[in-house]
Amino acid sequence: MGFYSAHPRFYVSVDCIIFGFHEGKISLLLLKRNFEPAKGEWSLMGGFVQEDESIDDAARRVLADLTGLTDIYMDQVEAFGSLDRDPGERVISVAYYALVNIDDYDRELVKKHNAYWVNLDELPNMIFDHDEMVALALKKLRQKASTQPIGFKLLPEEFTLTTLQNLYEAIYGESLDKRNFRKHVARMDYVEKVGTIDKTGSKRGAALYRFNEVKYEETGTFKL
Amino acid sequence: MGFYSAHPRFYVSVDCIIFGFHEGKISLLLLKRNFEPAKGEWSLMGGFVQEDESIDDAARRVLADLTGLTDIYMDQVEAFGSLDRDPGERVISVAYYALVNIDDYDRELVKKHNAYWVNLDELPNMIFDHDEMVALALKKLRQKASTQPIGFKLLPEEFTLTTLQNLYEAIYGESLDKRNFRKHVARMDYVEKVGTIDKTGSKRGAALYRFNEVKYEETGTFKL
DNA sequence: TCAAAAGTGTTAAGTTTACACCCATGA
DNA sequence: TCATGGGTGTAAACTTAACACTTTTGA
Repeated sequence: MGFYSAHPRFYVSVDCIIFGFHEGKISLLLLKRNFEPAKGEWSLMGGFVQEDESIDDAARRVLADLTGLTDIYMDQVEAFGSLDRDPGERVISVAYYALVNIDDYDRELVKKHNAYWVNLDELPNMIFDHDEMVALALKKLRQKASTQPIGFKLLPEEFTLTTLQNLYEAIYGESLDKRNFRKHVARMDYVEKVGTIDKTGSKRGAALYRFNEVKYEETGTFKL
Repeated sequence: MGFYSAHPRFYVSVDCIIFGFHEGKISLLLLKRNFEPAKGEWSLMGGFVQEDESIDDAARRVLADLTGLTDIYMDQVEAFGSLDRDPGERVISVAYYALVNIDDYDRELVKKHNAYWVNLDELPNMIFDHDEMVALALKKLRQKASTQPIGFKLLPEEFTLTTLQNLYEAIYGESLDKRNFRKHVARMDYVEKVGTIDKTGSKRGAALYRFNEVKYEETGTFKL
């Protein structure tokens, strides 16, 4: 007999705000629900926490179920616990955001879940408090991305400086000065020129760079 | 019959990191537990979420139970959901921090709970993951206090500039330059000179100031 | 040859930091 | 009269912001 048996227990779920970056835009991976409750409406990917997993593990599992991706950067947004946030039954939900390389996900799984990448500035209304979760996740992402080198997690291994700048412009929702931006990046010696040229974005071609995590851990500070 | 009945349910609790400021030091209100589990050890004040209250409401209730204080600034830290964080039974806990004016609390209630104000840099080891909660709360407080005028919530209505500086030194854990600090504050026109003098801190006396919330909301930005 | 993206420095403005002395008062 | 905390300004270092032209190349 536990100490706590006098107290009520609750369903606890996790909801994942999955950020991707493609062609200069941030997108979210959203479900067009073909299941109850709220069938036919848009929502975040979520799932119930199970007995044998931490809430962090639940978030990773839910992300993997939808995308096939493991070892993905995730950060907790916060817990949402209004009485009526889920009109069906009371559920306390913990929101997490994930940063994925949008080229890597498992298209079959995503299709099976009836999920789509939706551009940040074309988001539909979502069920429950999912809009609020997204808004707060974005705020946290902006905050964190400005002081920690997590933006690279949205990019492929190798990227051009123009792509990197487009990424940060998309995250902050404002345009940045090209020369000032490149000056900043030049000071980060953990952003290394690979030596190869990417010709897909322009005739002239642009130098490819790579984020060296080890070098960053040793010495780096980050600010963009 | 709900949609979710196949899923497990969990005890959900809230734990409160209660910050106060007194004589140049930040303190936390901690319980020396005279109840199970972990009787005899230090812990945060906590409580189980009930059926009829949101998690935010639960946090407010728990704070009020211990201090008698209502309408207090609280901010969620995050949800803690490791499998074994509570060695008794599985409990998912949501941590909140509160900023209280340390002169205002109900001493009877605090005594009844066997709680004490403990200086931040003399914290005992606490049960479960409460140390981790405090560390994260402090990090969030520092972050937030540097960009939003929440520090005033730790002070009485009227305060001297020296007190205000001591507060921010305590929050950041570093000393600040007096002249630079006062230059900053002078630019905040929502920090108003009351016109009266506080003679308790020095023979000469120091001008009293007040934070004008309305004026801040209209126009203000904050950065310290 | 020209359109399109890549790449490159300088200057002014603003912000941050460092620093030391006089003032008013009660004991 | 003196010990104590209150109050005040300036200059140097650094950071941020604004700004425009040349290069390369494939079509």
